[in-house]
Amino acid sequence: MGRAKKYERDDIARKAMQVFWRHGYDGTSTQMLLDEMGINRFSLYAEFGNKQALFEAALALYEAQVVERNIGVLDQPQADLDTVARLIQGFAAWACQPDSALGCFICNTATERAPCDPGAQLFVNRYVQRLSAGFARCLACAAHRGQLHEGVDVQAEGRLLATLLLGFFVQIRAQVPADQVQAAADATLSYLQRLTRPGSWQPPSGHPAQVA
Amino acid sequence: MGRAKKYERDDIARKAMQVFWRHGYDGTSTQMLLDEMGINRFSLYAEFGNKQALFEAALALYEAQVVERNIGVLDQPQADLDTVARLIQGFAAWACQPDSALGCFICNTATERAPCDPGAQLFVNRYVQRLSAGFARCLACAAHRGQLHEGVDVQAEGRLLATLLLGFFVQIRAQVPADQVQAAADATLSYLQRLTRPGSWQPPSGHPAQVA
DNA sequence: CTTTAAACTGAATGATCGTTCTGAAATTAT
DNA sequence: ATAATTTCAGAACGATCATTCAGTTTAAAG
Repeated sequence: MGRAKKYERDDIARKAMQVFWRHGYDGTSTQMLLDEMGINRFSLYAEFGNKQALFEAALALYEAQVVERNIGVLDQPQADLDTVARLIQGFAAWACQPDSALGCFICNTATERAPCDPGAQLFVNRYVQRLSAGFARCLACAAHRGQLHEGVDVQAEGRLLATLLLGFFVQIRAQVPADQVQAAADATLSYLQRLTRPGSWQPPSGHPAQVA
Repeated sequence: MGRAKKYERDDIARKAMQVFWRHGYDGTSTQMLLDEMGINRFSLYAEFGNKQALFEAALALYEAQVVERNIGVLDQPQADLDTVARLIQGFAAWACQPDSALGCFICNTATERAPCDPGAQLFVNRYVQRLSAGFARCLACAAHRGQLHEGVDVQAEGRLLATLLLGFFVQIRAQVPADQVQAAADATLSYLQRLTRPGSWQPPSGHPAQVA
């Protein structure tokens, strides 16, 4: 029945994801991939076909694992304003971590590949959609509890929060100083509070909450 | 004193900027640059030194001309909340234009080059700083007129608006459907209005202003 | 004009790009 | 054991990468 593989597909796909994530599509050569994945050229092409297909596999893995791990919390039934606030605070806190220059793989792909790669564009659209819907669901939960002011369009505010998150990702990737990112995050929590009725919600601890 | 040049530096630098803007650094070959700039290899290297230096010249030109044209309005003394609102609306409206897949050159550079190119990082930091300061100045103007609620941190809100704008640029570059971008822009205007005292400011015409 | 210094032309550099292929090694079924 | 089948290792493919250079053309200075 032939020789057994020395690798596992998921394992080398994860390695490939990390290289593409760090260096982008054009910035990653097949040689870099081979070095990091620990396989040879034949195996790479036998397993994935070509560079572009491997890139899509890496995106799919990122979507299924990293995105799920980082923003999957938005889809849980008990997700609410606190969930959103903690998420934003968490990403802002990431800005001073050493691995923050990775940023978000799909956000990086949005600016590098989406204009010329329809396949990549699909991932980006799905991602923005998921972010927007997740935030909107949290806001809808808050609205259902009577925490939000009248007339708040939770769908549109979800889009705004998704837009904000992409902006955070850009700054984190570009290594904008962490205190500047933190200021934007603080303002985001203030924004959330201004969506709510007085006294019905407070940002989680750790936030100065409009010091003035 | 020798032969005269057949080109003008600013002219070919502008052409180079357009190519880098569209295809990124790694996605742009010297051949593409030569074709678009209409000069030969020798002239390119004699004038700019190498690809990286040409890229920086392109960034500098973008900063001095395109950024100035598009967000310079934030620095004018009479800039206020209307200025911010119109700016956001203008960028959102851009999403359905045919050339919107260009996005913002510096934002694109932030995700592609900033992690590995300190020179590019400087441009990004300066840009984010300029955006934040410009927005903050507009908000400070509104505060001075008594339009803002007490306790609004105009610096932090400026950072938030800059973050938002970067998020818009990502979506515009990735060709996210224009109506979704527009929804985020509508929410941004609502956000601006929630910063203000009741009755002291209205978004410019064309905005539904919280339909509900 | 002649001289001279600069820019132009286009070929050539070695390196690396993504991809393919050949032959050896390894594993299972017969 | 042997045959069949698959992976592995690495050379090799043409193309393109960024960069350099020798030879020609051009135009201003003397």
